[in-house]
Amino acid sequence: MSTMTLDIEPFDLEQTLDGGQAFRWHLSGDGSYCGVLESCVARVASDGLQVIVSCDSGGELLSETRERAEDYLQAGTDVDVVRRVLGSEPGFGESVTESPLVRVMRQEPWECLAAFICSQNSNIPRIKQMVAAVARLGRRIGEDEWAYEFPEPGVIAEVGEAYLRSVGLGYRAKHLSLTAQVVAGWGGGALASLRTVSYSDAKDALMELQGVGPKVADCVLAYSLDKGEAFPIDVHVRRAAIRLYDLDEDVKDDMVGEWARDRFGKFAAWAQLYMFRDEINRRLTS
DNA sequence: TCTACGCCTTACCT
DNA sequence: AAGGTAAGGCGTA
Repeated sequence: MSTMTLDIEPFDLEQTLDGGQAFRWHLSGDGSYCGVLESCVARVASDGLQVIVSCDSGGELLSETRERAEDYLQAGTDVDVVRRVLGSEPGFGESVTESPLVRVMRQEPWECLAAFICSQNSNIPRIKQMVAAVARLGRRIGEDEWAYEFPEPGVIAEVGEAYLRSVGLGYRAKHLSLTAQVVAGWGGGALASLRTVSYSDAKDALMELQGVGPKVADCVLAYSLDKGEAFPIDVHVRRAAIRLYDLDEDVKDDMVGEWARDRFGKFAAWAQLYMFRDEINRRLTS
């Protein structure tokens, strides 16, 4: 077990790790979050001054483990720029400047894609359950019941739709099964290579896949493929955008996306996270 | 092409 | 306890 402090500003662990961009982090009693980083069982904690990551990576070099954690948490993001760009936005600007940041992370693309295929027409508890069931197809790397490497697409393709249905994916079983087949055929690294093409081309490529529409594609682009201009639009974000910026009630989602890219540029994904969270909180408190 | 609408599963809530 | 809701996408008309 290696423990390290990251040179990264303390952030909102709950909202970032467990707020709906990733689905495999578990809150433990001391306020830290446990989960899996590739083939490493990890714990992320914060004391308000620094971020502490503990990793059980089986004798791997500390420097590599650190690099992986910093990559996942996007330690290189200049959060001062985020504050400058989004800090004065109506409605959510204050939560950008006055509370711990919710960070856009950088997940492994296949796990991210599979998770968001599961996410459609569902809610976070259910998504977590589905993703956990899929994850159990991977290699076990620890004692905890969630400690599995996320399975390669070929593994998921092999178990087939019926199995995925039997563990609760419902009609999403077909989508994940077919998409796993296609992605397995692409070969390793093909998904990640979408990081090097334009937002628009990468989105088109993703939307060829079964179960991947504009929303799911944007989630994968934003949370795993470095596309800061992705702006995943669901009912909540749509409602928030219309209310905060006085957009037309029946504006098309495509238009909202273009509007967001125009206004927020490479920080659209960050803006979406804040708008989503604030809209959820607003509904809960009213 | 473009839009509208019914349908698909099920955990979790009231 | 029954019924509505939930971070959508697909197929058809």
